[in-house]
Amino acid sequence: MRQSDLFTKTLKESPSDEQALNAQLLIRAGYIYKNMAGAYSFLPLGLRVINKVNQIIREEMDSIGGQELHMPSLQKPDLWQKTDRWSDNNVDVWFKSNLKAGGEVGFAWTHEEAITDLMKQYISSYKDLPFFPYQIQTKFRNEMRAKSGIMRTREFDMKDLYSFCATQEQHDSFYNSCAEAYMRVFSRVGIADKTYKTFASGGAFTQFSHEFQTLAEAGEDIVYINEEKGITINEEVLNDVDLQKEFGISKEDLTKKKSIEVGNIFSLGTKFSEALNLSFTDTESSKKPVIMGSYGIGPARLMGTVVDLLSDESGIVWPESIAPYRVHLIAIGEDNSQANSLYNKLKEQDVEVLYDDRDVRPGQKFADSDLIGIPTRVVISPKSIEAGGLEVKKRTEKDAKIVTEQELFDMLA
RNA sequence: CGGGAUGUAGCAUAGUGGUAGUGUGCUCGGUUUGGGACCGAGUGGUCCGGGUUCGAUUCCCGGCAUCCCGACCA
Repeated sequence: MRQSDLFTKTLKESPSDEQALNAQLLIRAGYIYKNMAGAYSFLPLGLRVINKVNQIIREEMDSIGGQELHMPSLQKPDLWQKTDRWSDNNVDVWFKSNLKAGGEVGFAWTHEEAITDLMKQYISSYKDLPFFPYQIQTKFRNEMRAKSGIMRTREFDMKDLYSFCATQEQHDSFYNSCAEAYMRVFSRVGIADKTYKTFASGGAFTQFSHEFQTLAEAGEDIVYINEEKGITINEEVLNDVDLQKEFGISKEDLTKKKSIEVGNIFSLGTKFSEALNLSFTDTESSKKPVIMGSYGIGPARLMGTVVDLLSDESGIVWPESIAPYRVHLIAIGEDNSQANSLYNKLKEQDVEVLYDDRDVRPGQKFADSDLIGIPTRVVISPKSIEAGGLEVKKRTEKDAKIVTEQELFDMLA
């Protein structure tokens, strides 16, 4: 993509109404636009990042047997009444509206009810199990207070996977493999070293669930960590006596940290299958409720976390895996012909390249390049040509080096 | 939802009961060309509604919006 054609514009200053670092940088660099509190647009650059995050999530979900589908946002009340989650007294994040044809609808803030109801038509035997459908789909949550940039919004995409199992063993096995798949996702987007599988409240379903918490000053959650024993506990269940007893630890053994919840996995037991009457026939011809779980990741929150964690004073620093482009080619000087030719060669090699062909001063190109944060910067200028080729610099490194065109292609191979 | 603050140009900001200023951006001309250049000329603005007043961007009331703290966040 030629930068002169790219729909984006960098800003020197952050909008005064954004305090969160993730939103400041993403807005300044032209990735996102705030339409209203808690609702952001993803511009071409931002969408490329989100699509890459989604693709990583898809690959890892598929690798553990997930199958992607897509459900509607519009929800019918009777389903949610059966699980006692329709009333605003029980669930305070609903957006609701009325049908012109008569009756109420809700905008889905999660999809347990919808997927469970759907599965009734497809699950009848133990032979149909296990099944692991997932989607990447819009959630609406009427938060009292949207905040922290793209980390807590009122409308956002979520990857939600639901597990349907015949036995507890089947469920436990999937639950664990999903936890491992989640860590692979966090590893691939570059935040694994700060992300911990954390004990958290199980809500009404089980004693505990697990959250994946990424240590960050910008976090809204508080966790207690013991690195040696590999134990991380959300503050909300810290005072659970059983938990401390089980691990033989006390509060003094743990370090308090702020963190961002980047994912969660939940054992649901048979709460939903019983309420909505989703059952199967086992090998002995007896009817049993399906054992369920739900597993969520918010791609935009993940993107914001990466920005928060990896950026520096000059701007965003994307890991290769989710950068909008791999190479930022910058042409300096009057004559762009060599840069044009390199740009075409990179495209022929299917290298994702953003080519700064604009007629602006070098300083502005460098500043924009740092702000946008593409991993590899390649400068072609009279100076670089005289030095023997192209100047290559990683966004994470201070110094550039001169390489030949062939060496560049070897690097990118 | 409780508390606090703020709404002035695309963005960031100053100021005033009487013609609204600066930086940046954008347009044009010129000089420049390796870290957001310089000179000149332009462009563009007081959140909405009501009140007080000869006159309101400023004061008052109401609304809306945004941010922050708290509560909330299966």
